[in-house]
Amino acid sequence: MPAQPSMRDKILASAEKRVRGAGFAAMSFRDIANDIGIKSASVHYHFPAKVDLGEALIDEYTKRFEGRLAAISLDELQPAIDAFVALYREALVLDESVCLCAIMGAEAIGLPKSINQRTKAFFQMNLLWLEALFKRHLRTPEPELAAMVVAALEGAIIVSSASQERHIFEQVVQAVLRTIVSMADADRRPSK
Amino acid sequence: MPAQPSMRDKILASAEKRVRGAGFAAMSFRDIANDIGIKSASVHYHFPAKVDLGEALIDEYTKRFEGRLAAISLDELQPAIDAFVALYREALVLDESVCLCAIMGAEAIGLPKSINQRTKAFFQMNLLWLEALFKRHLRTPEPELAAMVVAALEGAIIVSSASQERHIFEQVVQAVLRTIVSMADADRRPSK
DNA sequence: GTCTATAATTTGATAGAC
DNA sequence: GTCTATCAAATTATAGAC
Repeated sequence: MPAQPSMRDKILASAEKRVRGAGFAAMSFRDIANDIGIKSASVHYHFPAKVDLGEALIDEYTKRFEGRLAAISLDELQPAIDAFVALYREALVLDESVCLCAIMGAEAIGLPKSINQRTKAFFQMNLLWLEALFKRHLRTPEPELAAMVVAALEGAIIVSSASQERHIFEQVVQAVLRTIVSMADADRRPSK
Repeated sequence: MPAQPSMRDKILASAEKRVRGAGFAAMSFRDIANDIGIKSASVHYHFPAKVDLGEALIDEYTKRFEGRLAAISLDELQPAIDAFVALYREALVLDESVCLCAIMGAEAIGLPKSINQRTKAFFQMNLLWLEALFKRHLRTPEPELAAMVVAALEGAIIVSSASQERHIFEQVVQAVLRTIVSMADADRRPSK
C-alpha cells in the first residue's frame, strides 16, 4: 500500500477490519462507506457485488501473508518458527482481531464457492510453508506437525480473542514451541 | 431433548445448525421459522430478541457439552483424551459444521457482551476439564498443554471444515495425541 | 402459542447526473 | 469516480386477533 492509499485500498482496509471483527455477513457497504467518508454507491463502483469485495479481501490478505512468509529465512528452525508465530500474534495483538481466513472459514457454509476456494488456499499456503521448513530440519518431517501448528495458532487466536485473555495465545505458543523442539531433540538423539 | 421436542427445542436446533454453518449474523428468525414450519412472529414469542436466542443457544450447547464431559472417566489418560477428541470430531463430522463457540468467538467484536461472556465460559470449561485430567496423570501438568489441545482442536475443525478435508482434522488429532503421550512417557522415564 | 399484518430499519444493488 | 436518488428485498421486532 503506497503512501497515498487509493480509494480501493481504503475500502479494503475498512472491510478487512470489519470482517475480521464481526464476520463477512455482518459487514455492509454502508459501514465501509461511512468509515472512509464516501457513499455506498461509490464502494459499488470499486467492487460491484459483495462477493467481489470478499474475493479481493482474501486475495490481498493471502498475498500480504505470502510476502511475509517469503521474507523469513528457512535456514534455522527456531528463528523461523518464532517469526511464523509472530505473524499470528500480530493478527491478534496489533490488529486486535482474528485471522481473516479463520472467520471466513468458520462462515464457509454460508459463503460462495469462490470465497471458500480462496480460504482453503490460504491454509494450504501456511501448511506448505511449515512442511518445507520441517522437511529441512527434522529427520521425520510429518505433515501432522504442520497441521497442528496452523490449527493451534488459528484456534489460539479465536479462543484468546473471545476470552480477551492474551495469555491463552502465549500458552498455546509455548506448548507448540516445546513440541517442535522436542521433535528436533529426538532427531538429534535418536534414543530408540 | 425429549421424544416429543418442544417448539423451543426445535427453534434451538434449527438456530444452532444455522449459526454453526454461517454465523450468528447470518442467521435470521425467518429462516428458522421456515425450517420448522411456523412464522417468525412465533419464534419471537419464545425468544423476544435475537440476543435472547443467542444466549440460550450457548447455554444449551455448553450444558450439553458439560454433560458429555462429565460422562468421561478421568481414571485413565488415553481413553479420556480419545473421548474428548471424539466430542470435537462429532462436531465436524456428524454435525458437519464448526463449534458453536468457535464461530461466536470469531464474531465476538460484533456481538453483545452477554454472548461473549458465555462463549468465554465454554472455553474455560474445556480448559478446566483438561487441566484436571492432566493434573491427575502427568507429573508436570502445565496449563499450556491444555490450552494447546483446545486451540488445536477448535482450529482443526475450522481449517478442516473450510478446506473440506477431514484428514486435516485427523492429522491434528494425531499430532496432539503424540504430544500428550510423549509428555506422559517423559514422566514415566525422567531421563534428565 | 400461533397467526396476520405491519412498522422501522438495514441491506445489496442500480440508474443517471455531474 | 463520486454523488443523489431510489428500488426491492430482507431483517428485527411489535400489536392485536384468534
